[in-house]
Amino acid sequence: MKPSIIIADDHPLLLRGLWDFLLEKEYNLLGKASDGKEALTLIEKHAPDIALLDIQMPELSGIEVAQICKQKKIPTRIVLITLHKGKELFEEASKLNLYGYLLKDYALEEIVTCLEHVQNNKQYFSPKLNAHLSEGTPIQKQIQELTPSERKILKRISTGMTNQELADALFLSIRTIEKHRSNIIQKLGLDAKTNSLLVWAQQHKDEFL
Amino acid sequence: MKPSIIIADDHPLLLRGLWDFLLEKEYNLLGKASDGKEALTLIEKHAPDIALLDIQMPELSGIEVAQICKQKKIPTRIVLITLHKGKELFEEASKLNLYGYLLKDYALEEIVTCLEHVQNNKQYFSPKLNAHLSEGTPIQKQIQELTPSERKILKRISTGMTNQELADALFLSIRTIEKHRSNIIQKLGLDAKTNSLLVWAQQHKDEFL
DNA sequence: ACCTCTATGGTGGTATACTCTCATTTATTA
DNA sequence: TAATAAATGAGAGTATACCACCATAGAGGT
Repeated sequence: MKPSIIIADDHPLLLRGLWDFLLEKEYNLLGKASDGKEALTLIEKHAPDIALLDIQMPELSGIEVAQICKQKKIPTRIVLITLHKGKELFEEASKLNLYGYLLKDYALEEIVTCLEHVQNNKQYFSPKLNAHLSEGTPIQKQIQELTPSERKILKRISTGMTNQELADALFLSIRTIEKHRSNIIQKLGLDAKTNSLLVWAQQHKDEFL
Repeated sequence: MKPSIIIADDHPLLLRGLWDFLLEKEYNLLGKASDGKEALTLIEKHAPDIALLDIQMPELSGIEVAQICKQKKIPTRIVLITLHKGKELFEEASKLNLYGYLLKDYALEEIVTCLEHVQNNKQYFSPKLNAHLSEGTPIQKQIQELTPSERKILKRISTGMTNQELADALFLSIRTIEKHRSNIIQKLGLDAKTNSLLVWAQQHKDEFL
């Protein structure tokens, strides 16, 4: 017995591709939406077994829809699809009761595999994504070696905050900020060049923001 | 009489969505490819009226395929599709004999409109894209107001080069670099905060790199 | 000829980033 | 109980970014 499904994506072509594909595979399609709000309405109305949601959508993102569903204790199992391999999602997955995470550029058959997993109450994440996450980028390893305070400061540095602004915002001495900054530079093995940390932080902000 | 078409996209879902859609509109589909190399082979083999190519593909990008087609004087008319609204493409369009430029997230009917234009030997660019390009982003306007030297320096700043490195690389005095830098900051209306230019340059590097 | 823009570069000064050394407190762990 | 890591912070100093003011030289337009 095929599970009932609703899908949502703001790219008309992708939405259509997904729809046609699932139709061909004879899934029980209950509806499609082109933004997060519509998707939520569909979920509440039809209570499908599975919702296949794009992450980046107008009105509500796929993640926000997942949050609301968890809040309202809707039993629909959420699978997110995206073009870009984010990473913070992995951590959120457990918090949001996500059942799957797919990358759009992977084989179509992977979608089927994912849906079968979810139907059997198992989570499914794109293998490449999994590999990417479990071992982590060399850069992410380095970030993991930073202390919590150092990571907090690093995030703010990447937004362009100065040491003085950081000190004011965190109620710390500018000396402390400078100390942390120095430690971060050393742990990351950056050049002893002025602003090398700022440059690094902005170039790798995807890895920790 | 509907024109003959080949399509290429590395995202299976998009490729399928496009294929199904054009099939429904009863276009004369000669083939589909999932990378630039395949696309080129298809074009050379079938000599279609129109080729609908994604820009970001493995092996060869849509732009590279267009370049080769121009070189080989293949009469196939190229239409590019992309998810991201690049800007330099517009300038290249004329050089490469491009016939169209579509954004994937626009209405499906726009594809039909575009194909009709191309069939009638007219160029077609996504209206929003056109607006986006002819007037340019406010940011791009500002960049246009910079002098050539200033833009050259701005590009290098965005890679993290210091004033001293810039001076050495360009055989100029560090004073000159500082002067340009100061002028850039003023023209862009940035804060008088240290490193505000570095932050800006890195955040907007897509606009000029 | 005059004027403006652009590129070039110097003096001098302030603010910020970063380093080295030293020290205190707290929490965790051996 | 002793040792270690993390967070906090000070003093002193160097390098870099940025500013104000000033000056010269060439290109292009009126």
